[in-house]
Amino acid sequence: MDTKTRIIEIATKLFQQKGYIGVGLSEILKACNISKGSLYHHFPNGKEELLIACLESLNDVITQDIENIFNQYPTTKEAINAMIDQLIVHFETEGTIAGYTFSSIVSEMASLSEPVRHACSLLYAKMQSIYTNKLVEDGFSTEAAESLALTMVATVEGGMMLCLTQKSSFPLKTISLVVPNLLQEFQN
Amino acid sequence: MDTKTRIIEIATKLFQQKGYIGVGLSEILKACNISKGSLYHHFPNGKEELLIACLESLNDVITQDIENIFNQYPTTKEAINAMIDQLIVHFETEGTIAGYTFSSIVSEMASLSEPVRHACSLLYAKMQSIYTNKLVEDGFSTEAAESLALTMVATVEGGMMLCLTQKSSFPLKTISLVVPNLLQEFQN
DNA sequence: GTCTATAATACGATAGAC
DNA sequence: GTCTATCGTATTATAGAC
Repeated sequence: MDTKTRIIEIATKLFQQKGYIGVGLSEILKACNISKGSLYHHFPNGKEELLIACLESLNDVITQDIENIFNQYPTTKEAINAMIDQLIVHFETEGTIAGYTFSSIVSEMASLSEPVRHACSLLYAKMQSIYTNKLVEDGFSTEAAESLALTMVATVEGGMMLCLTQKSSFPLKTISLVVPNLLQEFQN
Repeated sequence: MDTKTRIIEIATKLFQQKGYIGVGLSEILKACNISKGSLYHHFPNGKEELLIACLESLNDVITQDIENIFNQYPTTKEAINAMIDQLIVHFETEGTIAGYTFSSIVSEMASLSEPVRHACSLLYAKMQSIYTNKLVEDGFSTEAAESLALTMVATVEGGMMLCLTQKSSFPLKTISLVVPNLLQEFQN
């Protein structure tokens, strides 16, 4: 694997775990086992350019990963439960939820850097669109599907926050039981 | 107002806006118009002690504020809509959602500082308990009330994140329309 | 209780050798 | 393409005068 790709992969994980300001360049260099000069060769505009590259790479990963799950299950209800289950397993084995959440980056950077805010916005939109498409397949109206998809993205994101805070997967487990009821209500 | 209280009030706002690592001591000193010596007199253990004091103070503010709203409306459905409306107004006038969200602090600090994680956990628990009590008043079973309250806290928190990312209050507006349906379903 | 001065360190970024 | 050395400037924290 080439250096640039390796930097992006490692930095993505670090940014998700500790946020943008929380990760120093030195930490990234150490984790990648490269020097400062090498990093600035691949990312001339430094740390912010690297972050945006990470968010764009994350967009591809999330798209593939979530779409894989959503293709395996016939209904949105089953698919989202499978997705939450995967988040729970990841949280219980790794202790963190790197992979789908980047809320710390949003909170820190949304008001500071417009390019970063935009990249985050695309990520949320991507997840939401996968949910929406599946819900339309399920027979929901486009309008209902979009509202529900947005709400589910918000609920899962907030649920991960609660898991992190409580050091427990209980919040996401509860949410995976409650969310199907939300879909049920709309279907009636 | 005494200095210590003023430091806590100003620092709380800054921490909520930019996160813990995002706010330097110097920025806090400038905003409070005090010197470094004064701050370390009131908080001998420095920045982290100040953050925890802020989170504890926030606990009181949120409790009062949310309970006020919840006492004004007969049902949880109306109360939570009023609460979300208040968040939307705040977001549209101030551009940020300082007051109820501290997700950046959670993301940054949950794995780094156990005292901070615990203080954040108490805050979420407080909000959840207010929701739960109201839902029980509404006639929900304790178990259903707790699950729904947790889900609503997560959904609102995630919704604020989406508003921040999209620079729009649309996500919370959508959520305030969807959430009542969730309560409806459980009530049946 | 508040101040200034200082310490020690970490930050992101740049220059230039190889 | 990768390296080391260096530059300013941030950071948190401490010591001691008033």
